[in-house]
Amino acid sequence: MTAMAEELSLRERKKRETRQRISDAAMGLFMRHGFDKVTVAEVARAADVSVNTVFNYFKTKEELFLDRRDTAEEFLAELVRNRAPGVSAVRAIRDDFLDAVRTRHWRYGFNPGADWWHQMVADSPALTAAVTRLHEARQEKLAAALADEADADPDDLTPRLVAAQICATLIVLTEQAHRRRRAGEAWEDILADTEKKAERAFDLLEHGIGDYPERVR
Amino acid sequence: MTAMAEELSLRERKKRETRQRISDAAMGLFMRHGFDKVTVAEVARAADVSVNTVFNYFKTKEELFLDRRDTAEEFLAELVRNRAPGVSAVRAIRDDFLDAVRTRHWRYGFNPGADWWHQMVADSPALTAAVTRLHEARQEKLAAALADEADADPDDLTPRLVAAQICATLIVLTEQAHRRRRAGEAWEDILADTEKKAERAFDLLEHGIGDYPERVR
DNA sequence: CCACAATTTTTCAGTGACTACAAATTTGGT
DNA sequence: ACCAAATTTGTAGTCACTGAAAAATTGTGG
Repeated sequence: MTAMAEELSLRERKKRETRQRISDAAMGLFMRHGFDKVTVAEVARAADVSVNTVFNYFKTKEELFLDRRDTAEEFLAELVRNRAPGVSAVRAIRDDFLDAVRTRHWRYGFNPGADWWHQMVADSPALTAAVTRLHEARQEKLAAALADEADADPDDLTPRLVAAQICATLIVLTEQAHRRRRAGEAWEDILADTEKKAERAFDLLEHGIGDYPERVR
Repeated sequence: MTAMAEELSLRERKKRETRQRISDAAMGLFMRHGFDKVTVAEVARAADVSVNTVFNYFKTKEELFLDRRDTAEEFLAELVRNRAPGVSAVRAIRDDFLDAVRTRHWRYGFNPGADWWHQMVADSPALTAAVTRLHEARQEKLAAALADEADADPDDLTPRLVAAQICATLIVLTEQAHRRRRAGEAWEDILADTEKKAERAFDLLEHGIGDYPERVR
């Protein structure tokens, strides 16, 4: 037993290498030809493994694409749990979102390289569905975190409702940005505008949609 | 030309018959064995047509299940367009929803027979994804209607945000009801409670989620 | 270093949704 | 009855994904 706790067995190392090789091969092909145009068999050949080995590491073809999921599920929940004392959940997320827009950070998909990723997702119904499931998972974790923080009854719908509305707002904001990007608008212009739009969106979230569209707000 | 305008040609009648026969056969099998356990080939055999004919009428297997889609896409949009003068969009939908809960109407899935339908959707990831797409379509139509009513700029996000929040609320409310149903609770109990929960949910929607969970509301 | 167990990979042989296309059938009109 | 158009069917295939047994690889104890 020469291996220390941190060292990995040969087996474990090989497994990671294989997984990485498959993921890399897949990403390369996806970037060149698009998700739907690449077959799992082609990925397998490029990674020099059998098709079954691919499915051994990735349950579905979509998982190959979402392997390095920029969409950490726990992300929003953590944000709420770690917020400064006296700060509301919406405020914490609001501030974080605006900061991400201003710094073009990837955590909400506002980095320059995120373009082709969203383009690819938009082009594939299968991927879109998979991403939607990720969003749902993210929303559920947020709801759980909110329920904890408010220490609400299990049958209190409020945390679920709040989580749903926060996530809905975030999705509308990011979707809008990427829709405009796909339409050819300049990233910088979009982001500058998104910053203003986000302020408005979070105000709406905090203060309610009231009697829209009866009264001009 | 003996046919009057209202009469359908033999061809048209046969097509409708065939479509109906396929849909009926599919539903019968789905109800007996579950969506995932039934193959399109079995549906075709039960309807006494070829597999290709099934796909001639229904683009996907999911469409077979959603044929009589209780989820009319224009529904919420129409509600907003036809609301009484002086009534806000949220109010119109709130009143309609509460009415539906009280009268156990199917339009939000609150009829006694809706149980197995939601059970079946919950059991099949493919169906869940398809229903999610329907919800998205419904949300977009609502957003369009709201944009019209408010006569907003095309780049004003407000109608989209309002639509997203309304739909998110409706989904949380209905999901909750059906989750409890699947857990075995009595339909009547759930509905009575949903009525109260809905009031709370729409208040939140109208007045904002504020600084939840800092302050007990 | 060898035998043996555990794990991983491959091979083989499916299933099932869905597609393209040509041939066969049915219907509409004359 | 005949022709053209629409509908249905058969044939053959692609692709994601599954199951199970054989084959290769790695860990382990002697």
